[in-house]
Amino acid sequence: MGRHSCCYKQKLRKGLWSPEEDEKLLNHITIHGHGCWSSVPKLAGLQRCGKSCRLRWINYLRPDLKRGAFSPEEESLIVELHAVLGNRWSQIAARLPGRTDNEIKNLWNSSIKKKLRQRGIDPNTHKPISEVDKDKPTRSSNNDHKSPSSSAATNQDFFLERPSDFSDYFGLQKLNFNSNLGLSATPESSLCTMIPGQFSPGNMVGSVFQTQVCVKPSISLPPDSSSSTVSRGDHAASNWEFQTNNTSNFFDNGGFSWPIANPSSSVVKPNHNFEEVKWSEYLNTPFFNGSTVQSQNSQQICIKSEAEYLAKVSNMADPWSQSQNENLGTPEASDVFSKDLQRMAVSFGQSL
DNA sequence: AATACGATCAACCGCCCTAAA
DNA sequence: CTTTAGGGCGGTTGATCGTAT
Repeated sequence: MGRHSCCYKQKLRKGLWSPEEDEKLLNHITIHGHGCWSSVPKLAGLQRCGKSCRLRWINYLRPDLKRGAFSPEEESLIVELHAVLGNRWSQIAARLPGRTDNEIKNLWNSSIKKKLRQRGIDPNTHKPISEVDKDKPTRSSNNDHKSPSSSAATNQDFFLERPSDFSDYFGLQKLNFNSNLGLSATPESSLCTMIPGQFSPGNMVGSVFQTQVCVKPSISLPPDSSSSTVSRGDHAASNWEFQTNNTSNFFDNGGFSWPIANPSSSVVKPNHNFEEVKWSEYLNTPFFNGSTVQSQNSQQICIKSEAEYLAKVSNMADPWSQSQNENLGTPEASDVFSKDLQRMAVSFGQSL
């Protein structure tokens, strides 16, 4: 076990791939598919091991790879996914079309970690660093590479030990309220379906993730932030329209439903500092302002167009400023939500 | 211009899981 | 049931590039 037999063979090339090698591999796979990777090098005329060929294909030659820098939306999504999945790069990559686990891992280690620390957030726990420090004597949070979800035992321990603290863990406090999961999400690809075999739309657990996924719908931002400072009196949520909608741009848990932006239609203005987005632009869902939350399964919230959505977003007041200490909006909503979180967390912990 | 240093990224290593023999 | 081989994954390394001194 362990090392592959091919790795023992000498005369195999290692290191960077030449353009000629790339071409051979690309041609072979394009024509024949990869089939058994161990036979690929021989068939393609390469002095490489099958593993090396597989890696080169997956990380570089695959035609569906997205090139270029990560967008702020992608980075935000990675942070959110990492908060739940830990260093499960392949699972995170599965939620970012065109990106590889290696790419994401590199980005995390070289860039995102640093950014989080600069903002006072521990990249391993996704908690404010001060809180992490506070926890150190009691928890082994000093494991630099283990997130709470990085192993079954750790994960379960984490959840069972901290039943009242999930909002924090899942980034639901204002400080960490950074959810961008909706950005590239369809109902199929949203976080609730990301946890293997456990969370599906319509079940209790799904509702929790759905809430997290959607509290900050990804939005196009106004060209400047002035509109985010509208007064509370401008709050226009009660005028939002309701309609049944089956589009995949809506995440539907069978209970609540939230708009999920299509990444291709999500326009972040070039000069806009994504990190300075005001909460009022995020927290505009009825869940937070409470009054329009309905539990009827058939009722969904729909904005007819992105323009309309933007218009409403720009007129929304910041619910955080209305209830600084009631992070989850109305007491009713908060209560339901925290209960869901607790139940979900136990279920999640037990499932891994 | 030369050097040092940090950041980035491609690729390898080693382990685990699973299916087949 | 055990062994073996292949595929997959996360961690790590080392080469390269860009920037500062």
